[in-house]
Amino acid sequence: MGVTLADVAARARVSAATVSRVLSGNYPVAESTRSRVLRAVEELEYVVNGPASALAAASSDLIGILVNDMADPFFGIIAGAVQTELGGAGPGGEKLAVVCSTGGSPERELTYLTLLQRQRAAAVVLTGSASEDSAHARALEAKLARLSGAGTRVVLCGRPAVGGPGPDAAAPFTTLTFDNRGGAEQLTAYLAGLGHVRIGCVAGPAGRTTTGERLAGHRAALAAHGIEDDPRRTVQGAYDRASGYDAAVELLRRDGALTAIVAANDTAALGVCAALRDRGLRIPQDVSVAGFDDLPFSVDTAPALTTVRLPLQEAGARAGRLATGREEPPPGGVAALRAELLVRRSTAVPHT
Amino acid sequence: MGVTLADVAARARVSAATVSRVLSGNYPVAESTRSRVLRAVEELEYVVNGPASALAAASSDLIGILVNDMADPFFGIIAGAVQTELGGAGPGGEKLAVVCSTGGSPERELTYLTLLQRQRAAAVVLTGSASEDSAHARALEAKLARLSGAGTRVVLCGRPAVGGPGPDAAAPFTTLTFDNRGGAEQLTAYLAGLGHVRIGCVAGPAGRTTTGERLAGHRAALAAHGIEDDPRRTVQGAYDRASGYDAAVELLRRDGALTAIVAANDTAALGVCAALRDRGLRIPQDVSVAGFDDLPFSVDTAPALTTVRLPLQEAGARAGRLATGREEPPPGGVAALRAELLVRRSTAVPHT
DNA sequence: CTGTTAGCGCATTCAG
DNA sequence: CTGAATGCGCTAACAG
Repeated sequence: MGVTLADVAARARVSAATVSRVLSGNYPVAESTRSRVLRAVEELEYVVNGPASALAAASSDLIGILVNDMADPFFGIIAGAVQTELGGAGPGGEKLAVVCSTGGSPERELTYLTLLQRQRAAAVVLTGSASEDSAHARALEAKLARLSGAGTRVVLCGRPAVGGPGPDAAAPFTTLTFDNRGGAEQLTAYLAGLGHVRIGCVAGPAGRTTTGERLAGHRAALAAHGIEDDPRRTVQGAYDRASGYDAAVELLRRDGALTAIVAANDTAALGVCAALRDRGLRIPQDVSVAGFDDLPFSVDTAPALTTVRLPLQEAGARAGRLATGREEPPPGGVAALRAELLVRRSTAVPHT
Repeated sequence: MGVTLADVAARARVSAATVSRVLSGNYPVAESTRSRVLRAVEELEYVVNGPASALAAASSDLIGILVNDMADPFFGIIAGAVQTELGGAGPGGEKLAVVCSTGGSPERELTYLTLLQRQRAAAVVLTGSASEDSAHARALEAKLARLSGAGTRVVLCGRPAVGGPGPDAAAPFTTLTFDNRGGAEQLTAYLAGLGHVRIGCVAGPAGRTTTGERLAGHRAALAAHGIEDDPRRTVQGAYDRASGYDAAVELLRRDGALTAIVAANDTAALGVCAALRDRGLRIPQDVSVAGFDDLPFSVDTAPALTTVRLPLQEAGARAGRLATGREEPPPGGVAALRAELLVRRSTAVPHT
């Protein structure tokens, strides 16, 4: 079928081993033969057979990236940043990013991990929130341990560290966490400081760590300001516009006197804003609205959205370097990335 | 190192070939031995060695997706749709999507294609606009021909068909095109029909097919309405917010009496809107603004953006089925996907 | 239906 | 510095 190493070797009048050495570049070869080989490669348009070399070398140059939803900018930005770091990799040449959308399903997560294990991926990066189901957490940890044992680098990006061996031992997998809790706390504290008391909350999907963390931050701020945490002021949704819309409608139905709503993320906040507008409520005069993540569009809504910025790009880039071994894991294996409150025009003091 | 086929065979007291047959499922095997093998696989936690099987079978289950920018929702939506179709693939099991961001660079496009060729990818899907440079076009076509010759399916999604053999012969590669020209024409015709004459245009990046097509549609509509195509009313930019902002500023500097601006895409339109607002101009009372693509956020800007909807999701899904051979190529190899004008609130009759 | 026999194309030993 | 030999783990004929 295709041109093989042997063909190149024949044309360059050397052995296949020499061609292999020239191509991998990790072994001394005389300059004269080297250029001869390279010329033969050019002339024959030889392209290495990836599977064959992966088989012989027992390692591939594939890097798996697991995301919830590729079409969601949150993940697009992270995955894009990871991938950008793979290209310029120094030794070992170009890595290829295999992006897998799990749709938030723990089963699919495991399935993809197996697929990547099958490919002998050089590394896997798991992004975004994890399932809180402990059975799945255990299965996931076991799978990751197996991958890790087989030489695959494992990086968790934007999700909590997974089952450490003990309180002060290093985490088993390199982890980059977002300060979801702290960010949510800052945000709600800011609203409370403005004088808001009747604050509605559109929480993220149930059973996910990110949802739990953001909710915990929200509640902590409420408590710190002596505001009762009325469960009717919180409704669960997904990270999309429609969920935000529906949730806002429901929240308003339960308490028409709400003066602020914090959404699970910016996308959901868009839906909240739309619901408010449809009911003739002005933002922020009648109701303040805040998002989370600081996705690119959030500065362009009208009014511009108050939100919590997460360093998505930075996290992805760092995960990429970690995955290629170009950066040392942080001490303890876990690094926390800061969240920053961004006050814009969608929040204001409550009307009286 | 890892558990191999032979280990499973030994445990199940059958030959390696039988295990292989059970696992691929494309060959009759007695139910009793079959279950015995499956149990051994379970007990040993055996995972196929992808590279080895790809080498032996001379084909892999990797599918390459080339995009300009993974973080751009335009591509995220397409890539996500492609990938969704890969999961549920019937025969041949799960395919893995390898997503590659070219950043719009023709060189990187070629590089990634080589990387995918090296992996013996089952298919490659090239999305979005192509370079208009003829040298690159030739190089690309040659590369695609080589891939195709080696058994890799090639699908072009959202870009024009590449170098056909002749006027009425079938296109060499399956192609799904967007009607950029028709969409742009509808849009500008709509504005002209409203009475706009001084229409500014923020064009996309130079040297790309999509830019050329949309510009051609715009000009055709201008001509049809007897409006002079003043080159000073067009400025080139990129598909991002900052470009839209800068372009709008420049457009206004050249002609402060503009009554409408059509942007290269929705993201750029966001920037145009911001620039207008910063100068105290109201949308659409003072200046009408329109985007292109109908990205998810465009319904949530204020005012909601008039734009041209492209069937991104549908295109990606179809490309995915084409890539897995689950759908027959359209007659002639090329299918054109319709563009639909979406009139919302950001456009109105010009002020007098 | 199942076992046996050969490679797939390359990266490594190990000699020279 | 280079060549010859070996095997990575699996699939695909070919027999039985």
